[in-house]
Amino acid sequence: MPTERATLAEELLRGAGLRSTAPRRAVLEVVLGTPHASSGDIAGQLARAGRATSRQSLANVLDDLTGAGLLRSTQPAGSAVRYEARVGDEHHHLVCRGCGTVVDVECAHGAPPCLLPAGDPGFPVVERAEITWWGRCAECAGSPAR
Amino acid sequence: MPTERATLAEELLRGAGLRSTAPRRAVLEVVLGTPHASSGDIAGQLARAGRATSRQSLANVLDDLTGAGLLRSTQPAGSAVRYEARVGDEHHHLVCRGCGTVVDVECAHGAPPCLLPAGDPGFPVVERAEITWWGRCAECAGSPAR
DNA sequence: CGCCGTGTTTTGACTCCGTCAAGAGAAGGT
DNA sequence: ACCTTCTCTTGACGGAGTCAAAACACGGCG
Repeated sequence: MPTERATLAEELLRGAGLRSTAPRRAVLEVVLGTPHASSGDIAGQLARAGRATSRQSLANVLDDLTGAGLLRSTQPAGSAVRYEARVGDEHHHLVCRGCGTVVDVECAHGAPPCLLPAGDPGFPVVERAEITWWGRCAECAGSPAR
Repeated sequence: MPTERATLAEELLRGAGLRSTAPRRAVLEVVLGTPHASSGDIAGQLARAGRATSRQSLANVLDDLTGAGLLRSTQPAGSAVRYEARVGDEHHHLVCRGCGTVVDVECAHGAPPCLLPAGDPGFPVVERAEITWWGRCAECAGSPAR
């Protein structure tokens, strides 16, 4: 299965017009396998797999992949930026206040901005709505607040 | 007007059961006058007014005021935490991608979570929905992206 | 086949924001 | 007036992101 993901990563990169380099493939494979990973999570996985990269490279790669539309980023309040490879739709996120786990939530509308502000927004351009729900996952439903 | 805001701050603090101290009044006055200010913004204003406080004190005060329900915090992706004194409703925010300006958007529903995830959320508890719209303010409607 | 230019990665230093820990100081009750 | 408790300050630290510049690798061209 690493092979499957490896060739998938390769194809995705070429399809986006990016050079298929080792760090890019490695990062993309990690995000494909671990949605909502932070840059720290990714660095950890890469290091454990013997494919460590510098912080700066990781940042470059994540920027490149995001810019090319292969990744999407999201940043729940209080958290580092998280990356996911699910880019084909306008889904949203539900975050656990206890452990920080993020799960995807289908968007009821589909097309951005997917929801319009009530009343006059005050800005001439409104491109996108981002909805974050906060709650508690099954494991954290017992008390301790964050 | 500083006087008005000063006595208002005093009343708010006492009403919330907090001691009315100089740093708390000062911070509250700044946030009353500058909604969506970051801790850095607040520190700057305090310093310019000759009422500088340490970073730690500022953090303490902001935590206390937020915990007492006098302030609400929000953190648009890529920004520092921002504070506002509008705590009576469940409004949302519209953020300019160019300059970071934040404006309030009325909530069409009113009561939290104000919007429910479509389909099975996956968590047993969903307390709150937070909606952030991204766009461009009048001044930034000309090109440069962020 | 080998050179060269562009795109990619690495290194190292730095900033910003937030937090931990512990001591100094002020407020209010008895 | 004293003492307990809350509040504020100081100083050190860590995580996450960024800037700048040097090293490297790929791929086209001569």
